[in-house]
Amino acid sequence: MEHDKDDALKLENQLCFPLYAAARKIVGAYTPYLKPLGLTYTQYILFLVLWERDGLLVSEICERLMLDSGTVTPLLKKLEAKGYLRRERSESDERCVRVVLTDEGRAMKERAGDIPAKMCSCMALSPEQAKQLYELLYMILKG
Amino acid sequence: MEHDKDDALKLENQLCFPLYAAARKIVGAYTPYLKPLGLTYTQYILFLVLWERDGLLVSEICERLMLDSGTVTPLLKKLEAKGYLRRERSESDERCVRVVLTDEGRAMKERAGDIPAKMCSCMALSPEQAKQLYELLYMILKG
DNA sequence: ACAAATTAAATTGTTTACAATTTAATTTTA
DNA sequence: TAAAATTAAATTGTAAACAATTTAATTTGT
Repeated sequence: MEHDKDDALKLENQLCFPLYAAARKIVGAYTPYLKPLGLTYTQYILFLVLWERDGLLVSEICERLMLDSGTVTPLLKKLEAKGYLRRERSESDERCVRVVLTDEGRAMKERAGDIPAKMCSCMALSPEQAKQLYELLYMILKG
Repeated sequence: MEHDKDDALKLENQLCFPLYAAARKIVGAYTPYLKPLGLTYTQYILFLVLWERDGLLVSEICERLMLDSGTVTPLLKKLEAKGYLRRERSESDERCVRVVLTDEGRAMKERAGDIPAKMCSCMALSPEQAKQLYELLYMILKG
């Protein structure tokens, strides 16, 4: 194999790998804060979406979280079983399901209010670096 | 809830989310190149490690990939079953397992040689931006 | 109007991840 | 040196992710 191809296959020359590993690390860093609330990371970001705007369709949740219904539907069912939300079939279009928070679901927001600040403080980046990273990541997501 | 806490809980103000979503997007972007080789992304990066240095211990693979044995052991068993590697218990310390590529495992490297270049070209970042991102991600991984 | 195409969720099946535990081997230490 | 502690892998159980398919409802095109 040519030298350049050989180099290109080294783990340290991949961009995908630190992205993949850093994502797992950050998601894992949420666990100590989420576990006391009985939430997983995916459930947490689902709550973020619903706290921001209640009554979204499943498809709108999927779009915002960039996840498909095969991932989101079981999550919603679990949170519904725990009493945090209700899934209501739309009357105008029976294909659609609207997701509505219960009082318990809204109350969870208060309990989670400190998490972003705690996570920020455990991240080894300055605010400028965080902003830079944020913008580069959204370039990937949009491009 | 105070305004600042409310804002901090918005999805668009999270750094974790674009990290998590971009990682999934990039991993997914490998699929069309890996599927013809019968590999998943995780299997691919495991190969990257072994192509770089053959005969590593399971623990060394786990360290390099930042994954635990619960993830890596089943991966290794699958690749062993496909004939790409052998798992050999160390004679000097029977707790350790050494992972050795077969001819088929080494041959896979030739078939994967073009993947890094193809992935690079489908990424919406300039080389400078990629370098910046790379460095920020490793700050997270090391910090 | 009505068959064909499209759409929204849900379902099925496979592959990660990871926490927690277990097993077996080795090292430490009392 | 024998018990205790540590270590390396493997195992078990749970929760994502996602491709591919299915089901049911709606929309389109003729």
